[in-house]
Amino acid sequence: MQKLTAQRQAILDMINRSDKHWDADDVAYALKEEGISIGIATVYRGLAALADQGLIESIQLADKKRYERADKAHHDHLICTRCGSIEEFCEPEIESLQDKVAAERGFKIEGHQLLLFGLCKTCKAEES
Amino acid sequence: MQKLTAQRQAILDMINRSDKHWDADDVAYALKEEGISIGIATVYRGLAALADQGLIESIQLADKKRYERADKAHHDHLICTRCGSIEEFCEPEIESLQDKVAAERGFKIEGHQLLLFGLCKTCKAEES
DNA sequence: ATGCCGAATGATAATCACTATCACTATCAT
DNA sequence: ATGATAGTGATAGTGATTATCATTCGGCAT
Ligand SMILES: [Mn+2]
Ligand SMILES: [Mn+2]
Ligand SMILES: [Zn+2]
Ligand SMILES: [Zn+2]
Repeated sequence: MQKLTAQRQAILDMINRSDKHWDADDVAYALKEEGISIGIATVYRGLAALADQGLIESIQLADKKRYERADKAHHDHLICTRCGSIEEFCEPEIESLQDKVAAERGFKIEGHQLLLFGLCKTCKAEES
Repeated sequence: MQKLTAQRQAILDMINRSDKHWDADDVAYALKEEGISIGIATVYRGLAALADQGLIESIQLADKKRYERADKAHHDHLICTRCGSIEEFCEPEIESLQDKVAAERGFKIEGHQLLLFGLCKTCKAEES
């Protein structure tokens, strides 16, 4: 049903080429830089389709969605509220506690999102 | 600086009267039902001001912000992707693991958000 | 090769939650 | 009373995302 078209392949390649957390505009702009100009609506649809197929991962921030490579182990994110940088972490104990909590109330987990907001190491040091 | 005006008091009372997780429209509509008509922009500003002062709590869902009473202990949320219901849970071990993760990388936590998505007990039972 | 059909594309309009603007008003301190 | 400060509400604007729609593409059966 969902096709991996030339445009979607270009989007996928771009995302797989780095560790960034991309929003739709990031992707459209980066592609244009390479001479591949894809309509912004197609970028949105492509990102959704690729995430749907599990070829990329998505995280929902307050304002916008961001996408990243799917070939990394599951992880959650630390987000600096000052510079916007995104760090990753993996804490299996937290994951299993989530499962425990869900199991206790008969809730079937399909996904989760853990975001830690605050100041990254650099920004903390620059605080007055 | 921030005043607790009649409008904001009405919003606060409304929220404190139940365990719901309200969005701006919910609040505006419920107030209108009681004959208290407050401009939607004022509702948005009032909710932001009340959350700012710690008089109510806010959670950021994918699409919109929701607000709830602040007189409950800190908790996170289980969100049913089928019926939209929101359950609450408190897991101190997760909280301290978050602190540990942040401390390990010199990150200063200002806040966090943990959302577990899936099927609530009821919706799980109704699955085919 | 030709024609068909479902899906994709891209320009653009629409949506939706939220914020900014602005003229006016309420509140408070002197 | 006077002025400073903040709030109100109607409405316009913003920004991310989605819907619309005419056109095009990519197989696949003939
Ligand atoms: Mn990541
Ligand atoms: Mn809650
Ligand atoms: Zn930072
Ligand atoms: Zn449910």
